[in-house]
Amino acid sequence: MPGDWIQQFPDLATLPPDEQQMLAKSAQAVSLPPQTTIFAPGQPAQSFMLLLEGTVRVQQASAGGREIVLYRIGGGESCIMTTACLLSQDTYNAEGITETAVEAVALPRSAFDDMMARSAQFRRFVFSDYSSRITDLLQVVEEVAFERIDKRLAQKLLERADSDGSLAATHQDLAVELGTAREVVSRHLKEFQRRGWLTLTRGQIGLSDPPALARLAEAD
Amino acid sequence: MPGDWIQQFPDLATLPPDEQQMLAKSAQAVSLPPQTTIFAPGQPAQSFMLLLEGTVRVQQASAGGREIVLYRIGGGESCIMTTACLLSQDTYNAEGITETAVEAVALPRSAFDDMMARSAQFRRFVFSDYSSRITDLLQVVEEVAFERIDKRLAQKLLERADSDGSLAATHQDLAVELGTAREVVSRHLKEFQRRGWLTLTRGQIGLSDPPALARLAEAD
DNA sequence: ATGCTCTGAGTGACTAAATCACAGACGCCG
DNA sequence: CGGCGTCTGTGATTTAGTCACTCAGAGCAT
Repeated sequence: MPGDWIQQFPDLATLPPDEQQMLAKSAQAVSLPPQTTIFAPGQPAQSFMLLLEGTVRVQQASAGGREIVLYRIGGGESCIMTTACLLSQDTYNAEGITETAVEAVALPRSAFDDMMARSAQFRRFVFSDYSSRITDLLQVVEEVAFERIDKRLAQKLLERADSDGSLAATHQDLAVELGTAREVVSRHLKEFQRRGWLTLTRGQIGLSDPPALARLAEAD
Repeated sequence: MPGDWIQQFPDLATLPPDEQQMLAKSAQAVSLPPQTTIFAPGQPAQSFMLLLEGTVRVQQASAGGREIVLYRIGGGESCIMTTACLLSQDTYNAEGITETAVEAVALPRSAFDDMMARSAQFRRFVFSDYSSRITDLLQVVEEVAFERIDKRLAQKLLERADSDGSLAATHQDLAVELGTAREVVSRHLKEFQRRGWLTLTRGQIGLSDPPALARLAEAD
């Protein structure tokens, strides 16, 4: 049923019925396969995207070929980067890529503008999302500028491991997460393995002592 | 005359007269001396600030005592960080400090909400400002994560020098600009001096070969 | 099964940056 | 003039990033 998706967004579910109907009418369902670029420098998308299922990774590439993951958005969040960077003419070079299959709804610019004009609650929703993204970026700046790689790596491993403590990721993948070089990640992982904190196999990491990693991740 | 200030904001100067009057009525003029903290973690300000004169530096501090300048805002810009981080509950640790005497107007939250509800053009103004700040943060991430210190230092020197090529700044000040350590800045400045690109005196730097610095600043 | 090829991982040597622990140097003020 | 606080210089060491490779494993293809 069209409009059911609205219930997945706590801040939208409490909109008055007429505003929910406006949303339901203008929104277009979108399905995207994994590894799809949803926005990139040079090709601005024109609509406001709301994610229902799946995750989108937003990352930035450097001239020298290195990359860094800025943040991820998941179900119940909106992707403001498209609209944001469309307004500011400065060149930026962030790109958004689906990590899993993604179900989303796209709100055309005109409908977005209408909702912004009409609903204070919708405006709060949008602003709160902008704010979360700014908070994410501040976090990235802080980590990149001030934190040690071993600590950040330990954090990422814990964050991205599944419930049985394993994660499928190449050293290169982790290097992109942290915005560093692959060799640096390899050497730290080697050291973690030497200490018995994890086991390494091609494309796969098994955490054998999460508490030890957590202690490093929490260290000053 | 109250409301004259609106003409300093190109995006607001073209608002219809009634909306300009709304703005003029609710806005409070504010004068701040240099080195005033206008926002900081733990004490959220409640109003939307529009700068008329002077500059505000927004920076982030780390646990280890290091700091990094994120961006500056000047006349004709608004300070969204206050409103932004008020909405997102996550703890952040950016602070805003006036660098010069600052003349600004403060729009109380209720008046801000009214303007957002009423005026599409005001919304565009606010969004465009948000977007510029996000662009600034992306720029910082890119530089911190991927660029060499000597290149970034050369950029900063050129950017912050006055028309006769001199700037008043301690090595520590420059270290905060770049988010690095004072010693690192000292050593690079020393090397620049050895190459005849600048002269160093206590608290003061004179650029003697801006083109050479520019070449380094532009290098891949 | 043997080899081919591609991607992922390991490593040594070197350069750059950050950290630690100082020592000097300058300007100001009593 | 002497003392004092801030600013700057420097060596030694650790951590991170770069370069140039080699090596290993997995999937295909004869």
